Amino acid sequence: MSEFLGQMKRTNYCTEVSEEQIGQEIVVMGWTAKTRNLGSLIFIDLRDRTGILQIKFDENLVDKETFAKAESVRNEDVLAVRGVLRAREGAAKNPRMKTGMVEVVAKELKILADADIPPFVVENNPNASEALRLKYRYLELRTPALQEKIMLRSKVCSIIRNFFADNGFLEIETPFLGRSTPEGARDYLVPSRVHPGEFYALPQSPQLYKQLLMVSGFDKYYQIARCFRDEDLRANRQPEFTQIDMEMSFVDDEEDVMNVAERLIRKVFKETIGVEFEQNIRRMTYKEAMTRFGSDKPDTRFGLEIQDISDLVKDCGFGVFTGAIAAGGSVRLVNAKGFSRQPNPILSRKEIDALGEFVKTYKAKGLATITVKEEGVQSSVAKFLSEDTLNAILKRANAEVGDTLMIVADKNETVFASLGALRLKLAEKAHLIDENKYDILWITEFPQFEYSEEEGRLVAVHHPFTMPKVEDLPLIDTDPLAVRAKAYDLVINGQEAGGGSIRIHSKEVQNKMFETLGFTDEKIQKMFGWFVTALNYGTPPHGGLAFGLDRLIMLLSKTDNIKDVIAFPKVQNASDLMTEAPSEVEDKQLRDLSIGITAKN
RNA sequence: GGCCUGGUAGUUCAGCUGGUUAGAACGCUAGCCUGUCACGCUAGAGGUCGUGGGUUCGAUCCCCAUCCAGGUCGCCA
Repeated sequence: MSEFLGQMKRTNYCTEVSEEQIGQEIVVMGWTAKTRNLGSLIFIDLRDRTGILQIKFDENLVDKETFAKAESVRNEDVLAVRGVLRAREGAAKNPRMKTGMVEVVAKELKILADADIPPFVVENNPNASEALRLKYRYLELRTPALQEKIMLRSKVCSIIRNFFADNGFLEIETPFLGRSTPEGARDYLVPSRVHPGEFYALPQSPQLYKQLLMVSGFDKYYQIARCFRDEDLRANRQPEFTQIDMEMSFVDDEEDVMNVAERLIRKVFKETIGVEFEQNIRRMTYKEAMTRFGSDKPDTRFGLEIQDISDLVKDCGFGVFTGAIAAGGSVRLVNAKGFSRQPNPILSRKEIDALGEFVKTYKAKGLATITVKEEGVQSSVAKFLSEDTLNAILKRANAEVGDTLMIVADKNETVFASLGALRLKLAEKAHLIDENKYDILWITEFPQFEYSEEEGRLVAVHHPFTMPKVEDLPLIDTDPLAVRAKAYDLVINGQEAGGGSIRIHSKEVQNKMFETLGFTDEKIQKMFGWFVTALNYGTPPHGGLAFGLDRLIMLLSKTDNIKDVIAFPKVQNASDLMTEAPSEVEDKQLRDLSIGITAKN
């Protein structure tokens, strides 16, 4: 039965007890983490969000009724305890606990709420599947490991707000209920009751609104903004997520925005986990990142760089290689240095063969390997190559005994995707990544356009309002794929932590962009006429950036799972296992919205 | 939408290419215990083997379908 607090007031958090309080009476409240009943002596570990404090009930020091009540306490019961803080003596000390030198000798106990037996024991790394933990998320959130991450997130938000306020940025909210934009990710739609058959869309990002705020003259804006994308989930992707969104006016040099972003990130890392980044975070062009690491978000904490051998094999006579090159692609390799060193190779033959299947998931047709052994090379492709060619490849790759060269020949996109993924896989297998290291860099000079096979036209890599490099403007007509954008991504440990761009403020350039993307005036009007109209009324040069808050917290707390940093996350099929959302709704609600359900898949 | 992995006590798992009573640990219940902190000791309860169908004398085990969960490719301007 639940008891009421009455006159009891909490005096201390469980772990926030000081030496000076020893001998004094205190009142603590929290959840029962563990009970240990020794007969006429009962220990209860009491937990709140600061940690655990041991409570002692001694049969000789407390009245019978209270002792009996203490005997009835079960895990996760909510308790209020009044007692005297005592120093522990001798062997009773527990140096493994933050509060292991003290304990509370209880005088009074109230069981504020008794708890049902939890479906899993509430402790760090609960022995339960993720599905079960998410169904009872409120219990998992009681674990110190998760509480730490959620509290870290709160701290980061507070640092961000202070930083922006100190730097003259205004926090301005933008709508959740907006207009659907058919480009980009799928929208979450919200039906309108007042306008039957019409829908709002939840924002994929506040992008257009924040640009309008620049048109309005707010000059420096930020927002910690929730964004929604109706796409499939990943270990680091949720359907709703949070961006640290900022935009500033009267800048047209990328460095001006990057500088602000850098100062913010430096402050966040320093004030939360004490990590200080070098004064000048290095820049790497998109082209260099792709060529060396096969990714626009390279993990540069380890080597295994990609090398181009197209020039060495272009006339080698081996059709797989020459064909790929003739079709405009390339032949590149990663030297898995020492992976086949005998007698204890990092990867067995079988494991190396399995990597062939691995690269196929990235559309590569296969993986050619050359292993250098004492007695010579072992290779599936050596017989197609002349000795000179083979030697040239080994030399290019700086191959030594014990190395395995892993080669992909295909169109560049596929070569980079597969080898980029392969080097991450190899690093993981060989434990090449120092988990305590933070590696941060900017990727710059992204291409403005890319060719979409699906649409059969050029599309914007970033979005159609991204400003191209001024010196590349003449290329728009002659070689659009060579046009570089004033766009930049901040990459930390191979994760895209944030990205942004300078936006187009010139009508002429904007029209040129639309023209190049093949947008007719009609289409422009229909898709974002309201936005283009606004740009015509006096738009200052502006640019901005958005960080992924969830991914930042993941980096700070060293987790690979985005669910660890969100209080109530969703699972792979975008449902919430706790509330069982989404759910069917009552017919009346559907009628109000003029919605009829025609079919279910 | 494709591919891969998993689903057996409250929980995490084991279960021999098919056989008589489906096990372990933790948790839970009861009893004993004054220095535990993964307390200890004794006893006990607890199972539609995800669901539906098939093969078989017989299915937790093999096959098919389906549902659920995880990872991943596509997708994420």
